[in-house]
Amino acid sequence: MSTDGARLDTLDLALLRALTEHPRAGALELSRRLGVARGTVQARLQRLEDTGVVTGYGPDVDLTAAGFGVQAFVTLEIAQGALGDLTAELAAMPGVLEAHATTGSGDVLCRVAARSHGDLQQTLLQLGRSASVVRSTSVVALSELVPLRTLPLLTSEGGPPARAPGHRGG
Amino acid sequence: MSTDGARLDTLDLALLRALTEHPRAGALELSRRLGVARGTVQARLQRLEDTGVVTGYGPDVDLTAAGFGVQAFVTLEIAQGALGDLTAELAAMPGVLEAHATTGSGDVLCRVAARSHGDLQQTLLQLGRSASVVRSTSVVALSELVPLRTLPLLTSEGGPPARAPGHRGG
DNA sequence: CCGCTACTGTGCAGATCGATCAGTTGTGAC
DNA sequence: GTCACAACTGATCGATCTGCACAGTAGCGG
Repeated sequence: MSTDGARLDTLDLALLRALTEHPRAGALELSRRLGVARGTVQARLQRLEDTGVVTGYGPDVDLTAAGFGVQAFVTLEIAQGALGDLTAELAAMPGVLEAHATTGSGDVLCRVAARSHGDLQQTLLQLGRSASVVRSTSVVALSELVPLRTLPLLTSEGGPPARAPGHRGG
Repeated sequence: MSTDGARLDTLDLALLRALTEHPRAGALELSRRLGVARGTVQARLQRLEDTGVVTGYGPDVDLTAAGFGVQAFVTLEIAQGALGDLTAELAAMPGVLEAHATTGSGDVLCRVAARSHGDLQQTLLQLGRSASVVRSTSVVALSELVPLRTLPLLTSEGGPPARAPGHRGG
């Protein structure tokens, strides 16, 4: 297996962390916070975006606060060769937050959100009516134990030390 | 059920959409894009953050690009009353991206990521070793059918028309 | 030893930010 | 009908940040 992932060194990780904690901070503030030059922050950030590690900075919407307090995880068993059709169907349904093809005989796991249990059932029924779906099982999310996060994983390995420090001040 | 969610009108939705498509845009550029005054954008954005609808602007990290190309969904059946302990354990494991308590007799659904199948198995084994876990089932994600998104859901209802337009220029 | 790359610190012109003000308009209360 | 209120507009101000360029320093490999 080739290492397709761009290796993130300590500075990259620190940059991501700082950016997570202060999302609206500009390059100058980040550079101050990290103790490096502004140009370095800009270059690193540019590289992270170029390599596809950082795909965006979209606003994180709290669906509960927005009025969509009901979420569910649905496992779909789909008909042979219907993956393409189903993908299009899922993408067209606003209530479907995300969907993944998984191991198992044609299984798809998707996450669904709705404003109420009634609305959720509507979406679930619509899913079940699909010609591509053979069987479906759903569980309702009751509480969020661990909110979505990626930094702990990235940090866990303690990346390689930063590059040549170069001109060390003075 | 009370409508705890802050109602988002057309302008709020347009703002979120513009912000999603141009995440690094400042208030001025957003105002130009939406055709409203800069102060309005700032006020709306402030309100969205105050009401908790927008919780942050953290950088979206593509785990595959970062070298963590293996993801799995794990269903844990847990022992009675062990939810608290398990939550702490899950939070302490970097490989656990998120976790939700779900319907079913003490079930928890969590998403796990790893650098390779071997690493994934390590995490899975660690989960199984937990005293709080009675049984565990895991499916590996093969491909992402629908990437995570929230805007379609928010937009689907076509929020109420914007507020009093006020001074209409001229 | 030399070339390459990465980082540092600085400077400048232009753009943006945050705060504030008066003016206009729709809404709901009285 | 009239009034106060809330929301949006358009504008200004100083302070700050951005994008870009430059020369200098330090580690790495040939």
